Amino acid sequence: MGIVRKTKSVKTLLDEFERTKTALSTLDLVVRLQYDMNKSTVYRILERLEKDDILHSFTGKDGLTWYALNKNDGFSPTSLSKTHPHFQCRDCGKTECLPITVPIPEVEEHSIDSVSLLLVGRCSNCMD
Amino acid sequence: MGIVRKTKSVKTLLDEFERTKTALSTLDLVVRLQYDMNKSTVYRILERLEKDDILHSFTGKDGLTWYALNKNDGFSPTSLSKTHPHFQCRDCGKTECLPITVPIPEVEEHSIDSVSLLLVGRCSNCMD
DNA sequence: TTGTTATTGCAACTCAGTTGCAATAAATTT
DNA sequence: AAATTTATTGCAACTGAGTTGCAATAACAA
Repeated sequence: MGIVRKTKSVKTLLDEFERTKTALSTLDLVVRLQYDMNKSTVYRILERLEKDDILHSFTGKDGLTWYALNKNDGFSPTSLSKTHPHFQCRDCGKTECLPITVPIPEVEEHSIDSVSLLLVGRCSNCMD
Repeated sequence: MGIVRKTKSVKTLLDEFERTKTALSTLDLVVRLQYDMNKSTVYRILERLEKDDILHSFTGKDGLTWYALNKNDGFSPTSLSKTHPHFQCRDCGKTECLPITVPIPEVEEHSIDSVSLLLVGRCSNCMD
């Protein structure tokens, strides 16, 4: 198990996800929570929350790590569809989990464990 | 255009791709070519070769950047199927371009420019 | 061969993420 | 409720991929 103690910092960080209801980059969280906790604490809590399947992480278009809450909607990483795609807007940089399933074909001579799929484009906000 | 002059370094680097016939990580190239050219030169040549559509790049499972030669087989980034998937072995770390097409569904209220799709698993070599 | 300028080497830098360790604070035991 | 245990945190220093400014070099054109 990742999270053993419900510390103030853990609660603060989870609150941030519940308030914003979006995916957040690690970097963003470090800045948002800079007066509440240390940078390393942010990284370490995220790590533990992911191990506990409360959050999942993915890599955005610029190589930054993003985290989002797992939902019990069949798209959490623990469910069968381990790998929902993520979207990132090329203009505003926002990312989101896409509640869709993309069927991945079998590949000969390869066993596939996991899939990461990032769609980059424009969100409705940035499309005029 | 990215490459203007066919320097010794450019040839050396392209040779490396033609000899190995695989995708290579930037880091790997920097080490392989450490006695031939400077680290920054490797990065800058890769950048130019990508701009010229001679190479394409993608991000591996550990966040490192990988490059591979474009082929005229309908799977180069300049072709319509801009986005073939890549495979990386979780055990040996090798990556390869997969010559398959994965249809990406439309996403409401989003315009999609590009797709990056990384499959992680075991290559035939590492499957026993 | 000379002149122009793209390319390179170098060293210093950036910046996301990590680490070791002592101090602190949850949670458990007495 | 106080003492004990140990997970968690803060801090400061570090790591490592990738970048940058600038002077020196080498393609290539004239």
